[in-house]
Amino acid sequence: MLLSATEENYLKYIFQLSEIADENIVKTNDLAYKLEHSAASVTDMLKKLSDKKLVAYKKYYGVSLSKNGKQIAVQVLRKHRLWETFLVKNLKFTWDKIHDIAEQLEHIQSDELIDRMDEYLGHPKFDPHGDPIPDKKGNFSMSNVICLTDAKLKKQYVLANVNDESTAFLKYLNKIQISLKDKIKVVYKEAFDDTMQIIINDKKQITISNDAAKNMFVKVD
Amino acid sequence: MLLSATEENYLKYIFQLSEIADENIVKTNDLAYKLEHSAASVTDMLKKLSDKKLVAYKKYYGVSLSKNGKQIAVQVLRKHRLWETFLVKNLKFTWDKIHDIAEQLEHIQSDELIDRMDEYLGHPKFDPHGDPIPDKKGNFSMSNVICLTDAKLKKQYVLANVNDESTAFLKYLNKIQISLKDKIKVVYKEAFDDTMQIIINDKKQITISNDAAKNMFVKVD
DNA sequence: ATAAAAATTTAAGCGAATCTAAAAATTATC
DNA sequence: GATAATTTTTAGATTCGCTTAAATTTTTAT
Ligand SMILES: [Mn+2]
Ligand SMILES: [Mn+2]
Ligand SMILES: [Mn+2]
Ligand SMILES: [Mn+2]
Repeated sequence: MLLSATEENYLKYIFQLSEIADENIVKTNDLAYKLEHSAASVTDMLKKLSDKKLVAYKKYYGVSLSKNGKQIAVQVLRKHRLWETFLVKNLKFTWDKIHDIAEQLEHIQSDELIDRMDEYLGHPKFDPHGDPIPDKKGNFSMSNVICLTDAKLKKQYVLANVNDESTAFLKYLNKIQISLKDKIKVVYKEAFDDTMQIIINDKKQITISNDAAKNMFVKVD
Repeated sequence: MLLSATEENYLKYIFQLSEIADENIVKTNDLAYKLEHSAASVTDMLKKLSDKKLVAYKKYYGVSLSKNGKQIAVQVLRKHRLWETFLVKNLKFTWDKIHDIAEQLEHIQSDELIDRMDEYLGHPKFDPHGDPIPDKKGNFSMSNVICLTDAKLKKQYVLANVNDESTAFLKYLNKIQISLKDKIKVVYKEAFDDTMQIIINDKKQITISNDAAKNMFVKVD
């Protein structure tokens, strides 16, 4: 069954929202917000995806992916992340410029293309933002990262993943010179607004907002 | 102005048909045949492209590209042929499997992507089918090839270009072991049905139909 | 020059993917 | 538990890209 780019995107975002939702149930409005569509449009599409057995949808309650729907969603993520890896590793794009292009490339229909790309890249396990790349079968490692907001004081971590791929956020990280795998130690957290003082690579000390920290995920060094 | 994939395809096919047409005027039915759409659909789209000043369209007469329309068409061809080159050179696809994938990839919207791809490939001048690749400005060399059907007897040529990128035709060439740059000499042409006896690389002699020869373009060795 | 054939356009309509506004169901508040 | 607020669905419309059938224009043949 061939799906439109629109349908693939719905499945992808349902998957992503379901991972942070209670019992994997995604609400209409949350999807609408993510997709930047009206709630009415979302309701329409959920009916359609339900007819195709890609989701389980219950009126006024929420939606979750079927086994088949989840598999498709994961394959779209695989394509997205492999393309992002190619753009950075081979075409020398910076990590803040790749997401929007990958949003287009992830819908190219060709199993052989993505298998050869995976091979060409040497079966990478993580994309340039630290997100895990599912393999051909859809398996991927859930990395044990924690949000920087939950990091212990004075403990050495490394930046493992960013949760916001917008050019604006990544350019900010570029500006303050933080990249994936850089060491991070939290030296102080302001009780009033959760602003943090962090030390990067044992050298530079800077202050970052809670909004920034929320999008940064670290693991112990 | 951002165009849909559909609009880009219309411009591309108008360009390709205009190159073999009287005074670059393309007829509605020829476009319909190429696009595998009804003539009525084509008429609709031509009005739309005319409103956008991408074509000059005169009812019952025909259509031709505006300067702007032609520029866009050539850039789509550039993308198509660069992607095909990447698929063969880097991902090791065979030349009979790439056209359909490039039909999708040619509509990815990102100037930076295609510029970097061009650079990555080393600014290739021809694609895997021997078609010229336009540069960033839209310039490309019109290679001086002739159709194999017009080749002189006993004269040495090399295969420079194929005019049919269908898997069926290219698989046939694979089977009879003819590739781009192979030497070809026509030893005999049957008057009845224009069937040809050709010698490949001074070795193998085979018989090919006029239909096959029509899609093969050669230049003097 | 007329009539037949072919090419092209117009008309009407459909499915996909979106929207806004109104209605209905659920959830929160008093 | 009634009422207000919020969420979600339904209803009705629009745009895009396509279709078939009918009408019109152009071309070809007699
Ligand atoms: Mn991304
Ligand atoms: Mn990513
Ligand atoms: Mn091609
Ligand atoms: Mn080609």
